[in-house]
Amino acid sequence: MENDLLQERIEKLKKIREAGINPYPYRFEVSAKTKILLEKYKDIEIGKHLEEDIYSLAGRVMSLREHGKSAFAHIKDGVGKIQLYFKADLLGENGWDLFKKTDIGDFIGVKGDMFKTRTGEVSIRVKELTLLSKAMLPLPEKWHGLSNVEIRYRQRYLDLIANPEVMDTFYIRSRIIKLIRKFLEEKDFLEVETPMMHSIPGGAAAKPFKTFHNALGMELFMRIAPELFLKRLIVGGFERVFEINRNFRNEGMSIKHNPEFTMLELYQAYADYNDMMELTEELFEYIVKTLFGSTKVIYQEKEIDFSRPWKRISMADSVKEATGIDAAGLDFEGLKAACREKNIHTPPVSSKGELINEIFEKVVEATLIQPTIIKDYPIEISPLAKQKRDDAALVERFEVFIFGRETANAFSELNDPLDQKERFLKQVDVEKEAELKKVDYDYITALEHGMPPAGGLGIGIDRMVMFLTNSPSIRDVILFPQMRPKDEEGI
RNA sequence: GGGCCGGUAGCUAAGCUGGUAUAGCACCGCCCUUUUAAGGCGGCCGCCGAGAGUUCGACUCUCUCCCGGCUCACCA
Repeated sequence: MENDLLQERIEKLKKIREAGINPYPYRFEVSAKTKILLEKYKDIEIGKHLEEDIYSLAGRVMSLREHGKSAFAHIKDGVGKIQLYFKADLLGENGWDLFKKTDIGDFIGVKGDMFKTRTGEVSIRVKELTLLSKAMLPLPEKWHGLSNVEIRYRQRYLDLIANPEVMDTFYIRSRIIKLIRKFLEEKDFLEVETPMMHSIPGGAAAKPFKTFHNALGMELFMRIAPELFLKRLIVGGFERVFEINRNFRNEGMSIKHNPEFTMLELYQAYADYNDMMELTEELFEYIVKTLFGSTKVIYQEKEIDFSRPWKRISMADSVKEATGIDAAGLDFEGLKAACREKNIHTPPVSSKGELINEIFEKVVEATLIQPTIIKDYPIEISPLAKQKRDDAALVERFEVFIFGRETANAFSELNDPLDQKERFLKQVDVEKEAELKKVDYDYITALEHGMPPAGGLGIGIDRMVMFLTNSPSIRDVILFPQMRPKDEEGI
């Protein structure tokens, strides 16, 4: 079947070449875009031809309606679609012959004037037709589009051709990232790039991907976070740095997890986590307002309001609010007993801090629909954050939850080298996979040279884009999400 | 990794309580100089995800496997 279609197209190509036409020429001078012409001529009179208003434009043929010696077609360019009108006597014999060999899916260039059809559609009356690229395979069906999710992700180009809203999502993604850069640059943050391949994977609790450097004869890890390198830059004297780049985590995939995902991390000298709260709220509000002119968006049928200030509550208080358990007055055993009493089942953990976190994740997290700052995390689960100034069991850390999902993570950065070393060693003890949890002594050495107090913040860009494009799955905001190869051809 | 659902023509789908399959779009031929899901007439296209089993006979029933979606677990 596919071969028959291909065979037909190969024949057609041959005929086109025999007529002296190159089906794959080199360039075409474009003088206008579809969407702009539609807007400009939306008020012209029906039936009137503006013979002076001649444009050249190019795009992919999306539909064809032939009428003997005339025809209508739509072409799609990077911004939209416009209707073309072809007439045998206007195109001349050669032009008409070429038109007859045109298929849906081909790229063509046209030159013609503007008019409005009887039914009121702004169209171009084509006087010159140029074939720009012959398609050998058919496009997905024209009014149901492409709905097979597997093909949509594997052959994203077909998804982009058939489903216009997909392109919109990625336009918005690009604008969001541009706005983040603009916002941070206006605040004197410097954009930097740090290594993607680490000899010791650090900066987060996650399993890394392994790779191997032949010349150095050593194992390397794809980074799980840029954190430790960015803080080395703060040691080096940069006062405000950020990086927007990929992290890689060798863990399960889901509607909100892709093995490679995009993170914003930033560090600001002389600031603490309270400053990071302000900055986070300001950043989100700025982006949402700039994009939509309002602080509210609809995500999966729920209205989410990003206007400042957001609710801020400590993890312990949020647990108390939800369960009535006041962890502050209890020791580990007491907290365990309270859980039993309230029928809250958590996986076994080895400290009170971890247990509070488990309760939080189990009971509170899913209820945090509106942007909420959960602050003051247990020290046991936060090895890179500074102790809370008035409570040694806690650290100055917060996470932002939106629609029940962790969307940002920030702390007053730990800059005491001795404390940091101890926490790393404790971490290595706790984690069984010692070979993956090597202590980054080079980072300790950096801290020993002195790092100013600093606030740090990380925001998951993919999740942010999901909220702002109403995308239910992370795969909808990543152009080429990770997939198992389908067959030997690896499509 | 567990559970649920799915994979039929290039695309979108129908069929199956067992008798090798149906439609629309696309594609090919013909008619048609303002159509837009254009229309009319005729035609082409399927290892029914892969393999094994049951059966006279399997797209349909059973098992195994592959790929995907959702979900749970791990995580961001």
